Amino acid sequence: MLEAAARLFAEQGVEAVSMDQVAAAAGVGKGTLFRRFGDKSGLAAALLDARERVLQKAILHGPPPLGPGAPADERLTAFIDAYFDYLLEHLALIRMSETAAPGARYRIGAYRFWHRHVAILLGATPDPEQTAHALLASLAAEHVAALLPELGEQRIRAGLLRLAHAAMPCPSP
Amino acid sequence: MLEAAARLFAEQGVEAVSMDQVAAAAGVGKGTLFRRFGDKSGLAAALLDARERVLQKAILHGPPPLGPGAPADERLTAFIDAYFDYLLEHLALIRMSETAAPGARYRIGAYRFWHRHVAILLGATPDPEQTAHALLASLAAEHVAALLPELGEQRIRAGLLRLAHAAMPCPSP
DNA sequence: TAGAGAATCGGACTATAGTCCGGTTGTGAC
DNA sequence: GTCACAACCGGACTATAGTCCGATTCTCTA
Repeated sequence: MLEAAARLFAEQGVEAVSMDQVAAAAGVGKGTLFRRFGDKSGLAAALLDARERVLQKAILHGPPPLGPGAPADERLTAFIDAYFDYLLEHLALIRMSETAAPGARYRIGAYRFWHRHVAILLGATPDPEQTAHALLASLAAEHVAALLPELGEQRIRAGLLRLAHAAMPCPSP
Repeated sequence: MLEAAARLFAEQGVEAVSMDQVAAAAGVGKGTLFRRFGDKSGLAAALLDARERVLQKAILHGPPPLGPGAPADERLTAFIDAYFDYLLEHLALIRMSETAAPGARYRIGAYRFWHRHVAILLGATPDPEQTAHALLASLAAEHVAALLPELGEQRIRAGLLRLAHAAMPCPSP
């Protein structure tokens, strides 16, 4: 079922494929598809799951600066870089998983993970949770997809890193 | 037509009202409604138009600090405060106008206006356009709507102002 | 006022996300 | 082997955004 979805999405683009098509290609009924994944954003999330876990594992147990052991500002920079790579690689799929249902982005477990990680790295700021949400807002698939044609990958990445640096409290030497 | 839409939206909430209902209440056919407004986000944008113009006029010609005449950082603070008020007042409607069509937020004229204004105020930073987009990302209706139950109005507002301040280049005295 | 042409209207039509219920298949007890 | 029960499956069904074309009305000219 996931294979069929992945193949169709790759061939025709995530937007252009209907759930009926996926069900037909997978040889199951629509009911089964929806019972398994909830909605289209759930299907997208399931397809991203494996890739997501790789990044999460690198953050929790991998080598620094992405993993533990480096100073917070370096870890934040590494996270933004890595997440931005992941985002660009799967932009259409992530966008679908974030926007199919209203508010989907903020409910799914992955967002909670990224948010918690960034908030911990920002621990020394006045309101780490709010600041983490604000930083992640600039990493929303919808936002990046809209800006990509206008600004290009390099300017967006540089801007994100600059903003993250500005949000960190200056580590007085 | 706009009156009927405004009444229905106020009574039942923006999400719960279908375009069929609006057309029926306005005494016109669906075709007319869509020809006039394009889609549901266009209808929402039309309803917001008057309120939007008030804020835009205050920015262009009103008294400082929102209008011209104050230092850039004070104007930015005033803008975020005023826009956040406007956003909270019409959250559901703005959310509809931003999210009904994919990428709608970044295409509508109003976003261009806010972006240009913020970019001008950030003129002294390395990449004002990118930074303006990043700040406005935290003012997206979808984002604020998702954070409101978790953080509350005060924390969000304070965080926005803090981030804007951090993004400004320090005005050396 | 009559008629031609243009602009506008309205509701039937299509496409798609998501729901629901009757049928089917697997499982365990006797 | 067979019956009862449960879990699962699939496609018909609903709701809604958005399209399209025949019908209507408006306007301008003679």
